[in-house]
Amino acid sequence: MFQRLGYQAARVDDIVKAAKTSHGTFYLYFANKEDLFRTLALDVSQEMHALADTLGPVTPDAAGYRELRDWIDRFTDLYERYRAVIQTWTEADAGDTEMGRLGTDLLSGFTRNLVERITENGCAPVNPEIGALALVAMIERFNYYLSIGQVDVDRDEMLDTLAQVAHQGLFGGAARRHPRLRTAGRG
Amino acid sequence: MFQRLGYQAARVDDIVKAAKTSHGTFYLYFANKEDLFRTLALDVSQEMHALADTLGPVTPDAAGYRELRDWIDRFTDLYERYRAVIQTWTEADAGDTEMGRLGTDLLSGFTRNLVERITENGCAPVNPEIGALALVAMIERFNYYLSIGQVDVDRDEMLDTLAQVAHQGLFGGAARRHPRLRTAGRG
Amino acid sequence: MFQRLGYQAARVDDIVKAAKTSHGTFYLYFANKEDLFRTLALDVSQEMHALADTLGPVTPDAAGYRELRDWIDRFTDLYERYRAVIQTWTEADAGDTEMGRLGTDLLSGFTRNLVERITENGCAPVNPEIGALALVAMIERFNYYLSIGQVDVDRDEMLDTLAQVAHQGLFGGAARRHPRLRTAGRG
Amino acid sequence: MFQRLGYQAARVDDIVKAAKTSHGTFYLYFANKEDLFRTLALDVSQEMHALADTLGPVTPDAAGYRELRDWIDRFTDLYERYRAVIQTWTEADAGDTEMGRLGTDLLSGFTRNLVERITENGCAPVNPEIGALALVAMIERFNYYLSIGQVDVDRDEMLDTLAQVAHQGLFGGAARRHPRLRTAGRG
DNA sequence: TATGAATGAGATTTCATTCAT
DNA sequence: AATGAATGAAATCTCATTCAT
Repeated sequence: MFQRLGYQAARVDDIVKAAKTSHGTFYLYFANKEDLFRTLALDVSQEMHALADTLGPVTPDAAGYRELRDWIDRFTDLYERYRAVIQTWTEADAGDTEMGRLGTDLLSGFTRNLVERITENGCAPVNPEIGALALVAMIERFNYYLSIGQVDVDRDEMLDTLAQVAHQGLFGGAARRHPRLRTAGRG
Repeated sequence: MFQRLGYQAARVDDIVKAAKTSHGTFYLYFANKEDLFRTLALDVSQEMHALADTLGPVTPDAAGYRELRDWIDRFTDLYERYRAVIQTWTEADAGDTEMGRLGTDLLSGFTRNLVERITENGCAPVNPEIGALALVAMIERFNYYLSIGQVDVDRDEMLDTLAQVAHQGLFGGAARRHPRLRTAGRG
Repeated sequence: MFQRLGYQAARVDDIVKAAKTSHGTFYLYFANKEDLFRTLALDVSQEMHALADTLGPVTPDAAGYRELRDWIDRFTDLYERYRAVIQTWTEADAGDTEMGRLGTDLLSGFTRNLVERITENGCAPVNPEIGALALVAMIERFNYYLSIGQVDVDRDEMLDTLAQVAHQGLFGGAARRHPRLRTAGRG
Repeated sequence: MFQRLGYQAARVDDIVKAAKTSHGTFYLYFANKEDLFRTLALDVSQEMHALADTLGPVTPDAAGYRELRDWIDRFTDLYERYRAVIQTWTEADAGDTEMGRLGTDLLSGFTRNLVERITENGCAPVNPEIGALALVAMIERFNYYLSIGQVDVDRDEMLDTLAQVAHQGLFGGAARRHPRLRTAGRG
């Protein structure tokens, strides 16, 4: 419901009808509409934090490229699964501080980890923090464009391109072009 | 008001109070809240389309870097000026098709132009369309992060970094590191 | 406008647009919406009072039949011309006392006159007042049904029938069937 | 409320206050004010249709007179009980087609039945349809005059007069004067 | 004399939340 | 533990009327 209608537009009535339950039951489990969203968001937040930690060293060589590509792959999976919450986040954010902090923390975690993984190799963009945040921005927003049907692309081609742009964007001349990869066992 | 509170949370009452006018006057000029937003969005959409057209050829050399950097500079200006509408767009989008189409068209325009500017030089990422969309994603979302105070950076450092990541991301080894630039005469 | 939309539903805006003038001008000539209607109603009221006075003696014979028929004919003309106001009257009435009094007086005038014209002949229904009011009711309401398209009849046939029902209704056996008449010079 | 104030003037607020409930509850059961009226009108319409069917053969003799008188009696009862809705109908009509159709159908039903009952006896006014509609007009509108206090009459006297006018109006010389009747056991 | 943009009181309608069952 | 009818505060929207030009 949040995904289909947005946080504000989704009425408790829509939610309980979709869940085949009643208003009474809803308020038995959640204090209010925001509480439901917070619960969903907290789950997603934890999974996203866990994902941030799975990024290994991003080196200028092919191994670093592969690392980045796999990570974007996992990110895309997660985004697909939780896009309802992730997309609503920005909206729910507006004016609400707790929700905002949850998002800010998440983003900080992502950035911090990415900065560490790329600066370990002594080779980074002008400002590593900005570069890292830029990459997160790119990956997150591209997935959004994907989700609203702005593009319809082959998954591997997309991962190849995003990984290449990200890798080259970070390491420039030190990063060579890489062969296109195929993600194993995907539908 | 849209900027401060979000599209849904902003009450017509908030809007007319801020505009120092009355409900009656509001409905004299706009059919409803959505109509006001549509009007604003249409204006912004036109300016954004115009901005998209100002991007010249993006070559792998220093001139292309400069072109890209200046364009990101102008984009950032525009985003700052219209962030209320741009940020609200995503929220207003949910469930509304006309608004969605406006945004989709805008993004398509950006992408098309960007693809043309980077493929003129025979040197492009795996999939130019994906690459172009990825760059728009990066620049747009980074500006969002900036607007919510996720980062607090020096404008020049930010432009240097974004331009470098974008330029290298597109042209890889063909794009060398460039000296940091200073934007002239900023208000 | 009153006719098409009813008194309440007709907005001043509708009225001034139809009159190709402005709100300002409207309030220059009328104190308010009710004042406009009162003005219209007063005119109609006077014409209706005049009409009531045109009814001559209604005798049980053919002359009385003819008198009644001609009077219904004139009533129908008047109703056609002023149906906007007449039909709206009932609605405008509700809750408004001045309007109500105007209508009540009008009806009383009709009834009083009719009672006088039929009792002059010593031959009347059980209760002349009730009988007279019943006839006014019949004629008024029939014209309403006519105006909303409930029936679509030949004018002469209608006048013949209404006059016959009224005449026989009042004088019973004393009133014989009359030849059908033709109203002179009607379109 | 509709009765006291008229359809347009009656506020949802008036209605819920009178019903000792809340706005929320009102909109739980009715989509809007019109929907409430439609519901009431549909009920009344059914009762009126049923009433139309209760009219037996109207013969030129005393039995026919009695039939007509009893029917007018029942009509008057119904009018008293539902005068709010019936009177509002005309007002609500203006500009609204569904309501109008309901009223038109009702009137057609009344007329059709009345025509059948009076033409079975081979003795009818010039145009039976017009005559029948004229009688319905008389009875309905007389009840309206009664309801707004235009006349204050004895119920039996009223029924006697209306029945006599109607009966004589239809059958003329064939219908003799009848003794005044007393309605049995009225509340 | 004419205008029509502006007004704001008051109308309709929505929907998160409660609570008796 | 589950229900859903009822609530009413707060939102959107209307329109008769005013008044500066």
